[in-house]
Amino acid sequence: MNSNEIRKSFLEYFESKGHKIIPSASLIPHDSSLLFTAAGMVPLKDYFLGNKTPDSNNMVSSQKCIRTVDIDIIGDTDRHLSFFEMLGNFSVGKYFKEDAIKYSYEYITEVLKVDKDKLWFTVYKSDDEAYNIWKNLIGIPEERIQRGDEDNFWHMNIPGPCGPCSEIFIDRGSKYGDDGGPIGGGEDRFIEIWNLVFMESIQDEPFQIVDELPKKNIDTGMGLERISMIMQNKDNLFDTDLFEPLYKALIDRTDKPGNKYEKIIIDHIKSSTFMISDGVVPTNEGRGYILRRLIRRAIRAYNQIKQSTSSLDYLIEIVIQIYNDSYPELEINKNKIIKLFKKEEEIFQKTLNKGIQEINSLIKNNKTVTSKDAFYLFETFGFPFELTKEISLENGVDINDMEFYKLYDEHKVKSKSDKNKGTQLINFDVDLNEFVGYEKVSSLSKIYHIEQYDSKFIIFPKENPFYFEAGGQISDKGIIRFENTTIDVLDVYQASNGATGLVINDDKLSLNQEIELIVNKSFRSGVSKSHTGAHIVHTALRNILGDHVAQAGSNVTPGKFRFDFSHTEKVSQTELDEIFTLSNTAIFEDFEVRTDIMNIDEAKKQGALAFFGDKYDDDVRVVNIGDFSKELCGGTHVHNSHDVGLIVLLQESSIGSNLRRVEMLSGKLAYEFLTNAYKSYKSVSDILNVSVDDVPTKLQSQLETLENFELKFKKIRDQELSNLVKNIDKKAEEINKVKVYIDEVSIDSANELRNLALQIVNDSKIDITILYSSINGKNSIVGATKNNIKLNISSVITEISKLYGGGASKDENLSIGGGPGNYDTTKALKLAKEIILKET
RNA sequence: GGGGAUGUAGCUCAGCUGGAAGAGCACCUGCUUUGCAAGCAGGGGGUCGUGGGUUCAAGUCCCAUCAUCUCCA
Repeated sequence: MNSNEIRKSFLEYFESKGHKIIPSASLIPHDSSLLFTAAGMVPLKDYFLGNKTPDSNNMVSSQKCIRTVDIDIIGDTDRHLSFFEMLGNFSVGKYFKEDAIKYSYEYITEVLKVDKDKLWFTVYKSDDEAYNIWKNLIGIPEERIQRGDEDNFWHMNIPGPCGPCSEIFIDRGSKYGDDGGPIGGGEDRFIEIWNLVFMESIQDEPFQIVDELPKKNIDTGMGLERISMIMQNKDNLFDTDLFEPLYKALIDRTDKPGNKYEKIIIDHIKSSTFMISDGVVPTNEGRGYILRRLIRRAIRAYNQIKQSTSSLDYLIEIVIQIYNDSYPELEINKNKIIKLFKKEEEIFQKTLNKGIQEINSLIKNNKTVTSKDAFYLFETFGFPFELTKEISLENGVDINDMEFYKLYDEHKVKSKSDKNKGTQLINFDVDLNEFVGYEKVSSLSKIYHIEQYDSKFIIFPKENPFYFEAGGQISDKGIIRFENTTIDVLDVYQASNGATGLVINDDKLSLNQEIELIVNKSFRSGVSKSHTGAHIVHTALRNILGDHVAQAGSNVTPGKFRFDFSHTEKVSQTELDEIFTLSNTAIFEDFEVRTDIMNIDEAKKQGALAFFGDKYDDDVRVVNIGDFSKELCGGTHVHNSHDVGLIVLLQESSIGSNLRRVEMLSGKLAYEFLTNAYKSYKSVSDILNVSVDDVPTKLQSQLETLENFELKFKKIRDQELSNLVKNIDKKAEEINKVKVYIDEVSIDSANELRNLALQIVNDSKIDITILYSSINGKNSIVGATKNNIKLNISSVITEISKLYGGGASKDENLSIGGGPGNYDTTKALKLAKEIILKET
C-alpha cells in the first residue's frame, strides 16, 4: 500500500464508523503557547478542554505536524523526523476505551491486513480495564500485552486533562533486535505505530490526579510515515514512498553519499516547504528562527556531500509532487516557497563566507582557535560550530566542546528576557465581567470586586467600557466619577480568566458602590482611527508587496501607529508611494466599517486575515472595511474609513532579517505633521522668493551657483598662495646653508595651512618652512622640509607645540601640530629657528 | 525582549597607540600584444552610514541615530 492509499483508507474507515473527516489544520496553531502544530489533537484542544463544542463529536483527520525538540538528532536515527503526518481518530465524550480499541484492532488487521501474531500491546500499569479489553474482548494472548509506567500515561506539563494510554507495536523480527516485547525488547525491533489516549482524569501537576473528567475523550495518533514503513516493508522511514523520490533525486547529484546527511537534507527540506507554505518566513525569532535553522542545517549537510554550492530548490519541487494530492496549497504557494528558500540560501552563503574569512584570520594571527573564538564566530556571525571545529582540525587545532557548550549555556541564561517584569502576572480569583466598550465609552456600574495591589487598588465593575491592551492596541485612559469626585484610571488590568479591572490610587471606593466609568473620548477616538488605519495599511501592503506579507506585531496609540510585517527586502520608495496612495484612497472611498461575529471556520472561509499567535475563540469578531479589508480583530474601530482622516508614513525600517516596520500617523497628528511640513516648505519658498512648485529647481540652481563660486574662490585663493610662494625666496634666510622660511600667516583652515607649507618646499627653493596660524582662535603649526633635508621636522614642531600644551604628527618631512594654551608667537618662532640652527 | 558584530572608491576589503584616506578587482586613455583572469604606463572615482561631542587635530575616542548581519528567549 502506498502512503496515499493508507491515508485514504484510514479516513474512510473511520468515516464509515460515524466520524467526520476534518481537514489538516495549519502548522501555525492558534494557541500562542505552541510554536507549531505537533500532534493531531492540537487543533482540537479546545474541544477536549470543554471550551468549545464541535459540530460532530467523533472526528478523524490526517494532520500535518512539525516537531522541533529533537531537531539536532534528526539524521542520526532512522526514526526521527521534523515533519510528519498524524492519522488520528477522536471522540469528544462519545465512545471510550472499548470502541477505540476495537476500531484500532479492526483497522490494522482487516483493512491494513497486518499479521495478528506480530502485534504487541502496552497499557498503563493500573489500567486493568484496557488490559481486559485487549485480552478478553479482542483475544490477545497475555504474553503480548505489557504494562508500562509513565510512557503509558498521557498528560500535558500543566494542570488539565490527562489519562492512561495504550500503544500498539509491531514486531519486525529478530534481525532488528532482541525479543521481549516493546518493554524490554529491542527498540528498533518493536515499532510503536499507534497510541490510543484515554482522557479521563484531571491533574493539578504531572501524575497527580485530582478529579475525573465530566466527559471522557479519545485521542489517538498513528504516524503515517511509520505505518507506511511497515506496510511497504522498508527498513527505515526514509525508504518509504514519502521520502524515496527525494532520496533518489538527491543521490543523483551528490559526490560522496553519507547517509546521515541525506536524511537531514530531505527531512528538513520537506518541513521547510510545508512551513513556508503555511506562512512562516525565515527570521531571527520564534517560528521563523526554527525555519531558518532547518534550512541552514540542510544546506550545511548538502555541503558535506556535494562540492558545489548549487541550490537545493529542486527538492522542493519533488516535495510538492509527493504531497500534491493531499496538500494542494503547496502547488499554489510554490513560487513563494522557492523564492524565500533561495533567498535564505543566498544569505547563508554570505554568512559562511564571512565566517570562513574570520576563522582564517584567527588562524593566521593567533595560530590557534579557542573555544571562545568558536563561540564568538557562532554567536556573532552565525557560523556553525562543527564547521569551525572541522576547519581548525585541518589546521591542527582541536577545540574543547565542553567549554563551547558552557559558553552557549551562559549565553542562553543571559538572554532570558525580563519582559514580564513590568506587568506582574498576579492572578486574582474574580468572576468575569462584561466589556461594553464597543458600543459606548461610558457606563454606570456597580463594583463587584476590589483587590489591593502594591499600594494601589484594582476595582472590577460589572459593566466595563475600558479597553484592555490587546492586539497591539493600548489600554484606554479615563476617569471614574462618584459623589462629585473624580479619580483617574491609572491602568487597566486583566486577570487570567479575562475579567477586566481598573487600577486606581484611591481607597474611597467600596464594594457594591455605583460609579460612573468614563473613557477619555478623544483618546479612544484617536486610537480607533489608528487601528482602522492599521487594517487599511495591512491590506495595502499585501496588495502591493504580495501575500507573503503577514502581520508580525503592531502598536496602536492615538494618532500614531506602527505595523511590523514579514517581507524579504527594503520596501522601495515607489512601492511605499503606491502603498500609501492606496491606503489613503481607501480612506476617501467612505467604506463602512462593520463588525460581524461569526464562527472562526466561517471567517477563514471568507478569507479574513488572522494574526497567528493570537488566541481566538470559537466565535470571532471580524472587522470589515467595505470590501477592502476583512480581518479578525478584537480592537476598537471608527465607523467609516473616512473617519481615519489621513494616513501619513513617517518611516519604513528593518527590525531584523525578513522583518520590516512601517510607522504612521493618522487623523489630527497626520494633519499637523503635514501642516508643519508644508509650513517649513513654504518658508523655504519665501526665502528663495519663488512659488512653492519652483522650490526644487530654484534650490538646485542656487546650489550650483554656490558650487561655482566655491570653485572660483578656491582658484583665486590658490593663485594668491602660489604668488606668495613665488616671492618667498627673497624672504627666506639661510641657516647652515639651508634655506629656511619661518612666519606667522593668516589662513582659514588647517588643511590650507598644510598645503601652503607643502607648496613652499615643493615649488620654491626653500628647504625648510615652519608656519604658524591662528585658526578660529586656535593655534596651528605646520612644518615641512624637502625630502633631501636630514632635519626631522616632526621633532621641531613637537617642541614648539609643547609650548602651547599640545603635540604634533610624526612624519619626518611634514608635521602638523598645535596646542590649546597661550604663548607668545614671536618667541615660539624664534625658538624654532634656534632648534633648526642646532640640528642642521 | 536580551546579547554580539559590521557600515571606508562601482565591488571585495586594509587602515596599529588620533597626526597627508589606501590596496586588489572593475572603469577610462595610450602603448604593446593578439592563446584564456593578458602586459606596461597614465588617469578618473571618497559627505570614511548620519547627527552631535571630546581634541590644536577624528575614518580612528565618546554619545545618539539609521542600516545590515548574527546568537538566544
